[in-house]
Amino acid sequence: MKESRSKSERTRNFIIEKTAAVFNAKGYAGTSLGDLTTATGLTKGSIYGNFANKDEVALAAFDYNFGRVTEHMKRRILSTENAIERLLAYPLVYRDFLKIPFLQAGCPILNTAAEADDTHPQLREKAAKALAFWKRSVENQVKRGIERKEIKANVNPAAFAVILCSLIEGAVMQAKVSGTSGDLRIAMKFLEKMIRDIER
Amino acid sequence: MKESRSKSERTRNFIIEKTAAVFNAKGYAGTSLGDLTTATGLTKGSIYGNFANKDEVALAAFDYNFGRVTEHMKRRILSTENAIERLLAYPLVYRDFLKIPFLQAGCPILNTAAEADDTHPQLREKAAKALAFWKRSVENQVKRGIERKEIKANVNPAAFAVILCSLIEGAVMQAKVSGTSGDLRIAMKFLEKMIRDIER
DNA sequence: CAAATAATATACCGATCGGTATATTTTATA
DNA sequence: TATAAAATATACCGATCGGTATATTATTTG
Repeated sequence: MKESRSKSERTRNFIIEKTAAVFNAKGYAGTSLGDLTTATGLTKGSIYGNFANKDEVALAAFDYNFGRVTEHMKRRILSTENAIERLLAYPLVYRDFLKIPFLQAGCPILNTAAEADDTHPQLREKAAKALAFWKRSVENQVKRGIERKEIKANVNPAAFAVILCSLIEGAVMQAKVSGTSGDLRIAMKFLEKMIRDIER
Repeated sequence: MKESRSKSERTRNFIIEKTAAVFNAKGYAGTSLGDLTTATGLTKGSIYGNFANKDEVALAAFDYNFGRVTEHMKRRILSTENAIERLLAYPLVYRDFLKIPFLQAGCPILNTAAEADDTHPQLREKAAKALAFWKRSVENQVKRGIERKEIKANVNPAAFAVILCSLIEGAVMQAKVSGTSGDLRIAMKFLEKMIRDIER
């Protein structure tokens, strides 16, 4: 019986899984190869047998981190029934952001964007695309809500998505830097009200 | 006639002024002593004659960067006549954020918070205090507006400050990572409307 | 202007950086 | 199970890291 995947593919994933949290917490420049070996228990040789360089690990780690957030949101969204409830999943999830274990170091988009925008074009690009994907996703949810007559027709889907993302990212940053979630709750409560206000 | 200040004090300020932008762009971990010597044209010996270590330069650079933003905002705010106009200064300033030369690398609070929250307690603390100062300042402006009957009495000043800061920081991040200011404009237009809506 | 002092530059430190060539071990295959 | 191949570990590379002792230069002061 064939192994689920090749050995190298398994260790490759193992490395990504073990180092993704480190990159999210310490950033690209702040994460050394030593951090990667201690996080994985592997040696440099092993890591460089599966990745060309540190960049490649960091890029894969970002995809992994963003994938986990996306997956988490998708699961929450799919268990809803209409557009309003679907949008409400965002404030509900991010209200308890600091409690979600794999995201205690903060939103990977925010962290990566803040570090890489002036220093690392490839990472910046990945963060930008992730953000664009997220916004488009929200935008589409609003559009469908309008089509299904669940959301007021005069709502601007793209603008609404920008506001939603701005509020969340800005509030998450504040929660992370202060170490408290009081203000995050306030911002998410406001977002919740904003969403309920566009219900038709 | 006495010199405006001692030589060392002048070079100290010179170093801060020249390196502040580098720290804001590259972050603490991403900025090396080599970056500091090239930015100033001085040598390590000169820098370490005025600062104990890299941390001390970084902390001073943050204060400098935050001071410049604060000063810039204060000037804009003082030229206004009432609470609403005063609050409107925020979206008006941040709408053109990317064009303000000393802030092209982004908001120092955001950049520092995102990097330092899990890595550098001293910098994290500075970013947290700066953010708290900003929020309190907005909160007080709302309070005074209510007292002067310029703002509706049912507005929650603290909550309003949190929303305003979240929107700005989140939108600035998006502008930085995308390299465009379209979405920043959208968010600031929304904030502008929010402010006008609390006028009494 | 000379001497004392303060400020800056030079030259160097050990440690760690990212990365690699090669030896060793593990895995897959015949 | 023996052997080929793949994956991992070891040992090392030059460069750069943050930092410092000391020499040199510039500034202040008597």
